[in-house]
Amino acid sequence: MSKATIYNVAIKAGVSLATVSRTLNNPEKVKPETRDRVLQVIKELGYKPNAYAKGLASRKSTSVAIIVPDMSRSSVAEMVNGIAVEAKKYDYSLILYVLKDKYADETEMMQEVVASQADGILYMNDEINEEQYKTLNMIQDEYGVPVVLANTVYPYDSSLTTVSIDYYQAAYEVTKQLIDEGRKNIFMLTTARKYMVNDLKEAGYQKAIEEAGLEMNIFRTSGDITVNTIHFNELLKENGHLIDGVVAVRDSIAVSFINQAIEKGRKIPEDISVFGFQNTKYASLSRPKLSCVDIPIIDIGVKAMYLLKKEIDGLHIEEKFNELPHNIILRQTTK
Amino acid sequence: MSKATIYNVAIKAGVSLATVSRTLNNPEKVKPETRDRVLQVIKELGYKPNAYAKGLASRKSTSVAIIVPDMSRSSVAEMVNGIAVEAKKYDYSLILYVLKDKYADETEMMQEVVASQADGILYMNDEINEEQYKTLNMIQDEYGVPVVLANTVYPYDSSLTTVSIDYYQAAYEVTKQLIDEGRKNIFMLTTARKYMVNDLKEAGYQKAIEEAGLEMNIFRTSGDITVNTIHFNELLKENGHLIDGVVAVRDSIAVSFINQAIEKGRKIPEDISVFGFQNTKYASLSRPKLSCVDIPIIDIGVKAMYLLKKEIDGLHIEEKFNELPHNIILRQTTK
DNA sequence: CTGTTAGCGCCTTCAA
DNA sequence: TTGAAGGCGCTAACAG
Repeated sequence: MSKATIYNVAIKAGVSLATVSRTLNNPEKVKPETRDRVLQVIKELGYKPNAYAKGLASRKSTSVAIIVPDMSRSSVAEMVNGIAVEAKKYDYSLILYVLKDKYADETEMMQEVVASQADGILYMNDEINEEQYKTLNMIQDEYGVPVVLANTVYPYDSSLTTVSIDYYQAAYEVTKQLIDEGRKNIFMLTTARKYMVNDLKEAGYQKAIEEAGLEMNIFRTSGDITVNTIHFNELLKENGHLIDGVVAVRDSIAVSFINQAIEKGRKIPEDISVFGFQNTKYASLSRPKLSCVDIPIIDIGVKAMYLLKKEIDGLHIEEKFNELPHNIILRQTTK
Repeated sequence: MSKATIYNVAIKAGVSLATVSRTLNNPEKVKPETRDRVLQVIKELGYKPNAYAKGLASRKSTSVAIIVPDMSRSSVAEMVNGIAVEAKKYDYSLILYVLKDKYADETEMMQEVVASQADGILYMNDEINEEQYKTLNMIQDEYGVPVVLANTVYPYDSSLTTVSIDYYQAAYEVTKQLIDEGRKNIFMLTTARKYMVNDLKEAGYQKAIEEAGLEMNIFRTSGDITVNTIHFNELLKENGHLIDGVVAVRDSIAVSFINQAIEKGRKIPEDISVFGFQNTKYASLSRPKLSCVDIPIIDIGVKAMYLLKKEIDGLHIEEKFNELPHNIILRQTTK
């Protein structure tokens, strides 16, 4: 049962290969009877068009490249789930690129993506910088391959379609909430300054803090649990008596902090109120259960793929910058 | 700067396109000087061979299909990370298929995979059944596309190369450990009976229990936290006073159980010892910290991809069934 | 509505 | 060591 080609089908159905091609791609252009006959033969032979020949001839691949930083982050994984669901609707296949310490030169990787003939690119990388943004822009303009940023924002430019939530506003809201609880020493637990999205959260936090005339406290640590555990221990030793509110840029960071705080005898939320970001399983599995910003990450994936498909089809996209609504989930780490 | 073709390179370098093709695929067959010249032009033009044309002409795609059940499970995501790292070494691209409630007919999806011209298939699906296994076998035999099962085992047949750990033995070991602690009423918390891997864990649990002359208690629930929380509540209400040991098939299930047990006033590990499976972030973030079986999931991904590459290259694989070593991690939920 | 005919960009004998 | 030429399987005008 070696693979049947369009040629085999044509012969067996007594038509030319053009007709076979048509019944597959423009069925309305072929007479119903012949169409049915061809379809019948296709079924008998188990014929599936060779994706490569098709892509070469049509200069379209019905595949999109999806570029992510690291699968193990649950926000990334969930988003990919959403993308996959939507891509399936259009019969698009997904070519996956995982950035994680593998591509010294990201520009080169982009070239690879272009060579892969993907019809479009879904880019998710919260470490995006100017060079990468420019490269993406270049690919879109020069090569005509549409790019959509998913859960990734680059605040200094807005020529690329992006789907995200309003992280600035979300951070502002939760910080405000802590202030309204009467918290005076609110810390933001964040990562090294290279994650754009986290910069946005910091800005939102800052706005709320300044409005209330409080003092800003930005504490940078790692996403790695063993590392941030040590950092939090030190932080709590030095400032343990001061901190009464925390906004963490990720759920897992929030939970890790809570664990250390409790170990140091602090009561959550009596002594310290804590907010996380994302609403992952960590949030519901932690004790006390974590209050957090709920990010519709699957929807972000779905919408990003949806918009990419529109761009691939040459349709006009009304809004370059798409913000999905977020939710504040109050559980047990806040009052 | 539209895409450069091999033809452009040939002209600019003053050679034929055959020579360009050779310097890329069989560099040793071209004189160093011309090779360098060609390479130089390639660089200048930013030329990347069109993957589709290449695939069509060579009947190889340098891409592998990777089939997974659901990205949001952290074991799956981690494994994909491992696969990506290894695939990068061979310059293979990854075509991702997510099964999650999307393919009514999996056989049809396999056809899609074949049509995609993937050189090989990495299959991960712990719900694998006879039909799926047969389809995979057929694809490997009829179409000559190698298949490797990653972290999924099908105990009733062994014609497909598989990479996993010895789940049976691991479950046996942790159950034994609980028995050695003096536990008498050890429950296994597992899922609906469709996950092969979990069947293996049950068997290992059973062996240890029977050896010790104890009573088996298999409790089936869902992986969904809100669902299993309810189940665990009922379980603890009915048997709360009996249970003194637990082996859960996933970390998240273990943590969810622990949370409910503590809420019911049970002390962990004094009253109940608990083991999880996988060693995910959930295990280190939970309080008390979860003891569990550490599964080298990234290595499984790496090795699966490694073996697949060997098969693609037509190399002989000594061992069809590859078991990587696991570890028992003792933390705070066991004595 | 259907068939003929060029390619799509690259690899790979076969000669030179 | 190199070039010429014929496909790989399919799409897309262009005729008919």
